[in-house]
Amino acid sequence: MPVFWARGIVRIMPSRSRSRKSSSATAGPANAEIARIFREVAELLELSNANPFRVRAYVNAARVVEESPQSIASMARESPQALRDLPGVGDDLAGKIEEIARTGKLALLAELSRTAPAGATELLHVPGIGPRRARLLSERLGVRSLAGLERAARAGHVRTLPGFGAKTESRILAELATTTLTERRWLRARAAQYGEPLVEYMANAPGVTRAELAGSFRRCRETVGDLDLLAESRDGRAAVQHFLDYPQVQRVLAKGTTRAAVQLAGGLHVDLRVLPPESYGAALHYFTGSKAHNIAVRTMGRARGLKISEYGVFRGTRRIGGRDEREVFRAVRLPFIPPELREDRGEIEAAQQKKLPHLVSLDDIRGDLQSHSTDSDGRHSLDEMAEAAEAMGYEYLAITDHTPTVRVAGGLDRAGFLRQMRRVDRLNARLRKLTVLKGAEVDIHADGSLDLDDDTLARLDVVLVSIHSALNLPADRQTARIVHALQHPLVHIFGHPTGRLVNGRRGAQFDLDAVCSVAAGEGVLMEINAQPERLDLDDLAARRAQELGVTLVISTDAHSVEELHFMRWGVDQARRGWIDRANVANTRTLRQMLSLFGARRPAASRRTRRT
DNA sequence: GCCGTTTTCGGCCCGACTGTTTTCAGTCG
Repeated sequence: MPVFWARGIVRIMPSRSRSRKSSSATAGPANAEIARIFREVAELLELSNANPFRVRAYVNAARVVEESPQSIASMARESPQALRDLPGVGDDLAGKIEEIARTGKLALLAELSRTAPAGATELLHVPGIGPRRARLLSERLGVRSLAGLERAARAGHVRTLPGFGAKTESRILAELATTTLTERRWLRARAAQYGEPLVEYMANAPGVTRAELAGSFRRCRETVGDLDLLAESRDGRAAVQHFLDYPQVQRVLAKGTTRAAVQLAGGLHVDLRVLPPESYGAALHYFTGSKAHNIAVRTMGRARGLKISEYGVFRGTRRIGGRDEREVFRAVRLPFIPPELREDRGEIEAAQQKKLPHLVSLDDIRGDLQSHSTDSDGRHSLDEMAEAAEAMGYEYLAITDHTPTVRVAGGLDRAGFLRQMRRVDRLNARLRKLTVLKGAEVDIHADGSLDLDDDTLARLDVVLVSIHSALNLPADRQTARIVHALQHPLVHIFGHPTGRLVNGRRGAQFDLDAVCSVAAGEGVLMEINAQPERLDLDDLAARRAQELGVTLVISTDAHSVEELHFMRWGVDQARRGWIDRANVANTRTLRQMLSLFGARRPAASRRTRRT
């Protein structure tokens, strides 16, 4: 059996991985650690005025390594030649990966750290300071840290440097005073609360015929750094002015005749671009990104003698497309690629081979398989939850209250579940369209045993298991714990598998491939939890699970009727994970779904079905 | 440092805004 390594499942904030401990001597450095080293090399190279394309090579390689589902360190040991097949990795970088895998360190990084001014890379994170200015600050003023930068700016030294002035100096002070330097990214669902009303406002602006969010928001990344807003209009000036007049605008960062940037009350940054109809599609494609995807598409265009920009697709000076995104793709002989896939993670190759997935969509969803009621830690009653789900047009809703060990959630014991089941029977007799499924979210103990007796489990329609404690077990023990639970014959679903929190905690470390293989073999579904701060599995893990034959389920884990609408965030995450609607259990009808469960446990499929 | 539908060398996506400049470099996305 190959050595598995729990990939850095949480990758939200690369800067945090600095503090990560390298876990196991045999497994070697995590992909995230190799990526961190490459990023640090890239920044130091930038500071030392290196060839920008060399810098880019390191940044690209960092991304490729970080996103790989396999352990790059294991690959370096077992089949070093395979490293050269990674896109953007040649002989040199492959050698550097081997060095890191072997020693945990990179000599080049140590050398660059000696010659480059220590701490000066911090300066690169200040908006408005790039490599050249960071170098000037460091060489001429001896600035080596953000604190040093602030002192120099306050003393009026910064403005004396060539290329700097009083305005730049005060802007630097303003940037240092804001919280943006912490690089905190916004939960996408949170950013939506600011962005979606703004889109509405812009769509109603005079002269504006369309408005929508592009960027990482449109690609459905779980977090966004800022919002990119696109407006279609022939009068850029008027649209920009309308934007600047938005009541929530707190600070204007930049403004021109076709674009502007602001900070909203609350701190979120929004960039606006205004384009005429003939360019709108090209601009939407361009500002949706990702950067890596755009470079790939533009490079394909170049090879065909085309120039692709946000204004359109051009042959010479003649515009041959750009009104909608399809024209951009058509210019490079590609079918439409959904925004969620545009990360340069193989979507272009898949499109060329006509192997893009039929991504699951919100309309495909027929029910929800994890929710809570006031019987444990929910805020609405069983009846209220069921009625809300019925009003949403669902065929089924599983109520999956907690088990006793999860004390903070007021978990139910056997007697509690038996009482709840009788109430579900009465409720189902009354409901017209919806079927409530009897369920439980059963805590997995640290030893892999379950927090509810088998007889009670056998009476439930939906047994969902999850981990709530001992999230920091060593990867091998965590893997064994989970595998043991999934092999229990009465288990249907593995809920929020890693227990991670976006921007919060990284979640349990375990051998994802091993767990997925067991789930696929046992017929246990794995969840994509739709809570905006969970989104667990994440996109890459979900994609890997699908590759390994796991059937997924998208559940809201709703603790109130409002949260039943979180389904959209889970579907978006699934789409980023390339999840095909055929591989999502809750796109199926109640009958199909129960037979899926029944394949694992025949008796259960007959229990709830009404006559 | 990578890579090949012009290429194993010579390219590498493209344009707007700002501030400091007198025509443009730096930065950003």
